Amino acid sequence: MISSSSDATSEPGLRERKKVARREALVSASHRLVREHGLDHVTVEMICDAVGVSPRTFFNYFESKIDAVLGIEPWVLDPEVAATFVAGGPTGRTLDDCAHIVASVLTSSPVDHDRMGDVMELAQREPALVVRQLAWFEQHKVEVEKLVARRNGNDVPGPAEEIVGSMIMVMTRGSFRYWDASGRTGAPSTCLPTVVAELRRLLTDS
Amino acid sequence: MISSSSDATSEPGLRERKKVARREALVSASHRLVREHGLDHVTVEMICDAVGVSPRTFFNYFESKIDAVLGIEPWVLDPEVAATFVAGGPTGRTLDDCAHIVASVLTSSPVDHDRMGDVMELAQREPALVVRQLAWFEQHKVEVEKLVARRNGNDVPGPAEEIVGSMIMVMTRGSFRYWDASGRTGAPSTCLPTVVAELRRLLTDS
DNA sequence: TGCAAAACTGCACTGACTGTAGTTTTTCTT
DNA sequence: AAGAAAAACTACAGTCAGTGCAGTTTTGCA
Repeated sequence: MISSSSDATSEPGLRERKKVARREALVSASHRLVREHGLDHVTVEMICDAVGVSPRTFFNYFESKIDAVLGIEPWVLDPEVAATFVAGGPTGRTLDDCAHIVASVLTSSPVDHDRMGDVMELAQREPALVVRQLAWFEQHKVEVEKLVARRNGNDVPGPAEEIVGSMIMVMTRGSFRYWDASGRTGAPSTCLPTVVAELRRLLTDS
Repeated sequence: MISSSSDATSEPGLRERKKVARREALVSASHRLVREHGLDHVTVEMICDAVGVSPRTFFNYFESKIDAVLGIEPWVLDPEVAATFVAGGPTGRTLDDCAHIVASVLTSSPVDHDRMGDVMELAQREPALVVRQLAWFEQHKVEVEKLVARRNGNDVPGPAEEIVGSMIMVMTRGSFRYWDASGRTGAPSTCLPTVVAELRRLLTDS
């Protein structure tokens, strides 16, 4: 329990490699099947048969069928970025500082871009995927709101903090959307300035 | 099929009245049970037993257990308000015009305020309710985005339109949140100006 | 009163998801 | 290399949400 899993630099070990591969296989198989038959006509059993895994194991990897398609993983926010935000930085302008948070999340995301593109594509045909993605954002929004509250000197998030949290969600989602619309070239984070500009335009137009 | 149900001014008729009462009873019972046992420990059968209705009938009223708790109904957007928005009005400033959309939805909402307060209260303990509410917003956001696209002279909504749609969602949710935080006095729409001001402050602060 | 439409119900079914207990596989120790 | 410990996998039995269908009751209307 000490060496292999916690030491990021050394070899991951067979157990860990198998785990990653299996997870990958499940996501991949679910994508293929959903593309082929549609989300409603794909059962967990079908995905499991395709990979050669028991249904019970499936639910050890993902909490739900949809989570497998989205390949949901816990997000990580760089503690240093968070600390800077709480301290009122880096620019002092709320929106721009929120953008830094979003940029950090987007770049540190462990999911590769091809996979992300697949998900965006599937999400256009399956509204349930979008909804789940939204729920995932919502889950982490609570965490973000705590940061905002600390930045604002409040001990508990109120409505004002929730609005800021929502804006961060909008920016994240918007970046993905612009990235998708622009042919999915480069990283999603490159679209963030466009989103911020769009928001500014929206709130200051004559 | 002609007189009773389509004529809003005359008496609704027994059938319609029973339907409304039953719906009301299901929502009410679900609230009581969820408050008492928590969402996960309330089954559809329990709600049905409390009201005296077969489970099959339950699903003729609501698509899911959660929908009953939220008392979900289709929203109505005043066609005149929509037309004005599409034409670029009423103020010409995008954000303010979005606020008019939100105000229209909030005031025309058929749900009474006590019921709304109950839902807000339950939603604090049951994240799944918030998620479903979010999904409900998302569903209608698509419709709003079409309006935005027409206003902008586009035939199909793009990323920019989606951002505007998201902002309308944020404003709606924010209004509810401020209304809830301020003791739930008056109508939620009275909190809308506060939300708009907060958004403006957010994007223009030094 | 009698007929048609709407609403309700029972029943059988699919499929997601869970708890548990037992087996296999990997890892660590000696 | 052998065996203990830990982690992962599996089979099984079960709960519950949600659906389609076919038959019954209730309501509206002539």
